[in-house]
Amino acid sequence: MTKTELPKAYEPSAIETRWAEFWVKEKLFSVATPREGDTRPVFTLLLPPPNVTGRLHMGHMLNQTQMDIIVRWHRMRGFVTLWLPGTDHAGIATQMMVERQLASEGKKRTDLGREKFIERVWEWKQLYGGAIQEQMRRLGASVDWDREYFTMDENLSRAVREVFVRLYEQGLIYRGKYIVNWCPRCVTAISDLEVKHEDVAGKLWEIRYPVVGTNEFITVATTRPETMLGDTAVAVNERDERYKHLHGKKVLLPLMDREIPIITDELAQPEFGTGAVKVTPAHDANDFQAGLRHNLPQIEVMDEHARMNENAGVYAGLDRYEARKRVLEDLRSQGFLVGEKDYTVALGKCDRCGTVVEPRLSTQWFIKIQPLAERAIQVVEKDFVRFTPTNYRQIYLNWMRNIHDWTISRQLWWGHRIPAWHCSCGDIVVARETPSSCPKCGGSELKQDPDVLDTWFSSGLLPFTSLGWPEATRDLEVFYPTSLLITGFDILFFWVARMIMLGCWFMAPPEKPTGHVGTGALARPAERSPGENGERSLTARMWASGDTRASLTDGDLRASVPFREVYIHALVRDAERQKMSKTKGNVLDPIQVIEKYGTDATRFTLAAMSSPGTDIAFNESRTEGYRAFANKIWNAARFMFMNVERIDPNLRPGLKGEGARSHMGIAGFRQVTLEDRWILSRFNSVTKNVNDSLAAYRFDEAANAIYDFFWGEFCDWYLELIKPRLSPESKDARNTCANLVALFESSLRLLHPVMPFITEEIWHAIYDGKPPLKSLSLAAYPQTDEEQIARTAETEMAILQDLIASVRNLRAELKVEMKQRVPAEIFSEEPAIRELIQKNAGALERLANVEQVRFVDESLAKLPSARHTSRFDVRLIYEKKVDVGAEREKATKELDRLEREKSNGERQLADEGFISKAPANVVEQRRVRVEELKGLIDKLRNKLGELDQNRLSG
RNA sequence: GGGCGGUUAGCUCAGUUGGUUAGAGCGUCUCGCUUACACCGAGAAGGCCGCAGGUUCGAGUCCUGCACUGCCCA
Repeated sequence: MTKTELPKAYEPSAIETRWAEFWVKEKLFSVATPREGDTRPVFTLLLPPPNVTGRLHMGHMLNQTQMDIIVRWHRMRGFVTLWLPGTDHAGIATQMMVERQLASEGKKRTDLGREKFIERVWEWKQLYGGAIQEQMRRLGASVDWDREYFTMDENLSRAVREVFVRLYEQGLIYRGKYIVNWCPRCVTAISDLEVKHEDVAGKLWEIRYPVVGTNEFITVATTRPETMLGDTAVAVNERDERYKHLHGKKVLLPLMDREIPIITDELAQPEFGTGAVKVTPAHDANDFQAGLRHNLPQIEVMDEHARMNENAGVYAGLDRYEARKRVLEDLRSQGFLVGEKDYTVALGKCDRCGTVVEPRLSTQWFIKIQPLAERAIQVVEKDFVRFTPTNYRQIYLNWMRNIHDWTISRQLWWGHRIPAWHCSCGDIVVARETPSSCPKCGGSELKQDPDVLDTWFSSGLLPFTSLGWPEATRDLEVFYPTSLLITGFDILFFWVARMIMLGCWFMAPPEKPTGHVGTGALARPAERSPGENGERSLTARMWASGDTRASLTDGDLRASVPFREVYIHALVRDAERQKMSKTKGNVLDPIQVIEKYGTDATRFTLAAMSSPGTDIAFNESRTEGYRAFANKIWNAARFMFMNVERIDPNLRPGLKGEGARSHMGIAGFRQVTLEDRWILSRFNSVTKNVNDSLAAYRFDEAANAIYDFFWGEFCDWYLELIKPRLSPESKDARNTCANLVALFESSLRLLHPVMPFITEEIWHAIYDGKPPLKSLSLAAYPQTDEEQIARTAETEMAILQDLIASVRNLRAELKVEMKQRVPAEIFSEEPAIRELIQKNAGALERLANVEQVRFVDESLAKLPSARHTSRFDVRLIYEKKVDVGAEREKATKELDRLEREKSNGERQLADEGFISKAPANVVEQRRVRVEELKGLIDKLRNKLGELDQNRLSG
């Protein structure tokens, strides 16, 4: 678009899609692997891979806005900047999606069979899996689309197998029958993290079990009476005097008529309830452990759908809740139920579907997590991975120190299938490639394990697998460790923690791929013989021998981390601070917000509200405000272009020599007047501020700094002040216009990471469609030139602004008509101030609409139609009567405030402690302020006296 | 039960290592179409910084307790 075509109001939709497409089409953000010898700094960021079933939500948008700001900022500062995108195959979610689709055709996945079902999932992915990527383009996310991955891609799947096999060889993956969290609806095991606890009102029932061979009963309390059908013991505490005489006896399990032992175990706490507890090893994690301690049988009374099974006697076939009802009825009618109390139960629910999780005994694959966790603790303790905000460091460490083994198998079809084969002889072969025969018995009847791996297992590997691991690629060499991770706290444990554990394991010796690129120092998985897995690696032997801490150097550890920094962002809530959820119906669709206000305004809103540690209450009125900001920029640009057209249509930003890439301050900016020196100084200060803020992930500060500068200083003051110099009569018009263009161009660069679209559009227009670079996103980010910071100019300008504001205030108080120009008188004791005002009298006249500025020799402060500061007094010559009462009230209030401040200050200055302990500059500051206050108070007293006289005489 | 945060203007939030005069946006009120912009301009009002103690020459900021509120873990 050329400058003449700019519409009067900014229309984001007209330009945003165009630039979004342009950026992708031109491959502006695709990064070639830097060659050996390339010395440019590198910045790498892994995009938290969105779920393939996902649609963009506000959380994504916040996350991606922050990442894009940081990424564009680095790119503009000359880093080799790789932002790596990809998608997660999301086992359960995707499988559910396709099952739902099948259900609408009246089919189940078992009707299709595993192979056909997986084909179906791939078809589904082809059709619907790209939604979120399309939406990302709309946000302007400057990722390298050429490197996009999908976690089920062949190369990533191969890496997953490699990791599994290595961990298995090292003895860190085991298979066994344990109690796991089981979702009866998803029909799979899930990890601890996938269970969400919720306090609900429940009951505590007391059941008495008759003690065999006595008339006694022992009473146990439970929240889950249906599990009693699987009880294999009753536990009491050894110390508990009440039950001492029952040690070694048995009870007769009601309803089942099964004799079970009374055992002594720490599981029973005397203080809790009756002090006796039922033990159901197959249906409770604690009971399971107790069962192991006492060699108790494990009787499963439910099936995979949480229906009672054949071991549940007459209750077989009932759903667990129906069974509970029936069990309670029967216990009651047979006199075994002796109590029922209200009780708060912490129910575990499946994170994915909300079904109450059932602790279930089943055979699963696990990772022995301790060795990995130890390294993951070390790297954070040593600050090789740093968290922002810092409090997440402790949260992470606490979790990591109390970690449990990780259930990694899932009874699903969609995902990375576990590379283990079961032989009819009972042996299990874990191998990188499908083995043809059993190494133990030589048989060829091998069946692959039906389970797939937890999706987080593969996403935990992404920082290195997405860069080519296990091969020793140049990409790994250059881009690993990645520089930063930006993500939400909700996946701190799910993902961040696991990436650290797995990264520090596989990117540290001896697992780390070594050797020069392309030399193939590490054998490709395919080149290894499947039989090798019988051999245990050095590390495995180390663990086996009880050495739980491999001695890695700090250098090794430092180089192994998946990212050097983690920035954790907040949650986006709705305007009422409610969590957005589909069920509440308060979910904001970012695309709709974008369509209403523009991507730039939406991005700006999220950035401006991203203050650390605080959730974002997303309020559309803010976005509306930032759309106004975009409009302001747009119109300032129109103003600039109007002048360029008129003054010199060939005017371009004053960049010399190095083209667009070198920027300290503003190149070619001519400082002629006060406002020039001032705005240049301000630009450099703001630039410093913005760079510092971005370095500290203070997106809010960066955004606000630019906003205040562009609107409050550049538009409100600078543009207004230079208008006369741009007029046709001005001899200085060309230079002034050149300044304007240079300043504007620099400001666009400053703003671009936050508002990439409007800045790109105007930037191209500045060059009339023939820019020196393909895109503003490739131009250099502004850097502060300390030489261009001018404190004096800033102080002088502040006085001028103060003067203009005083007069405007007076005009409003005196109710002077807008159009009417009024003569003004000014008094100042300081010659420098008089000179300053004299020089800028034109500005005063125009911006405050006064005429005939006259200097007088006597203070004006006491006059009713006057305003004063410590530097000057100003009054308007205007007939209209002043509201003496109001004026008096105002002055009295002000006087009161000043006197309080003065006496405070004087008290401090008289205080020995203050003088001796406070820093000298603070004392000096206070002294100056008190002097200033004295002057102001004198002026006010005079004024009040005068007002009183007026009132008396009037 | 354990841990971590929050409480500042009507609303949403800033407030650096303690420095005395606590800021912004939105909203409210008054005035204005001055040829960049009414998605605008000018002006104004509005605050026992949750409560109570303590440390300090000095506390919105540090410490302790309390109240309310949110989150994570068990």
